[in-house]
Amino acid sequence: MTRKQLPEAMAILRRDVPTWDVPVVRLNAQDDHDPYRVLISTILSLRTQDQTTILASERLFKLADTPQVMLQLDVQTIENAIYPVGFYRTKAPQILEMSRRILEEFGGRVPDDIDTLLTLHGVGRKTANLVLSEGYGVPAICVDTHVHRISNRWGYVKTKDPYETEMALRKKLPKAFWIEYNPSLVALGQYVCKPASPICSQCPVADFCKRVGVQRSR
DNA sequence: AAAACGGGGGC
DNA sequence: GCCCCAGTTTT
Repeated sequence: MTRKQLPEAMAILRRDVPTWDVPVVRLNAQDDHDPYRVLISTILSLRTQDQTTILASERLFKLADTPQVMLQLDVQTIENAIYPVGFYRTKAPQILEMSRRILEEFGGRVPDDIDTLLTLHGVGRKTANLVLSEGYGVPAICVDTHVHRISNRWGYVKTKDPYETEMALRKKLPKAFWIEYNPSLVALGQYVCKPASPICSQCPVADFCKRVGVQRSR
């Protein structure tokens, strides 16, 4: 989601507030649903900004966007391609290792159940749930830092632990929302409901929000 | 110049 | 629970 798409997302968000208990954005420009590319770009995205992730993903996928081709690359090539994301020294070997397992153990197909996904080194709950929801269209609640922070600010959950947030949202949210919940809140979280000094005056769900823990806002 | 920012694994 | 991983962006 880019800055340009935000106004449209906000319009949809606003429109849906009265209809849904929790606001939902439908991202019309659906980028990429290939499970392997979702998996790899999510690995790249860990602890890094979105713009950087997009850049690095494009550079890497020009070289390889299937496990077969990825395994032809050596580690330094991958490290060079993904360099700006940081943690490239851990991420590059992980990408090779999970590509090898996907090819050898799963016939070249990214696993589509959470327990198997979690056995991949470098894949935690955030990554696994994103692969399920974005890659396979399987209802899964992906709690990244935006979902965690905003859900708490809304007063929708009350916990420091992202896993608790996931479990709480699983009970509170209708399953039909699960897939869209994450991209909606990511869009909101990047430009409006920011970690520090959120722009509450521009937020389409300011009425809905309890502003738990929000100190300085505009 | 310094702090903030984004998940996961090892121990 | 605490520490490590490494860059970009904001203050």
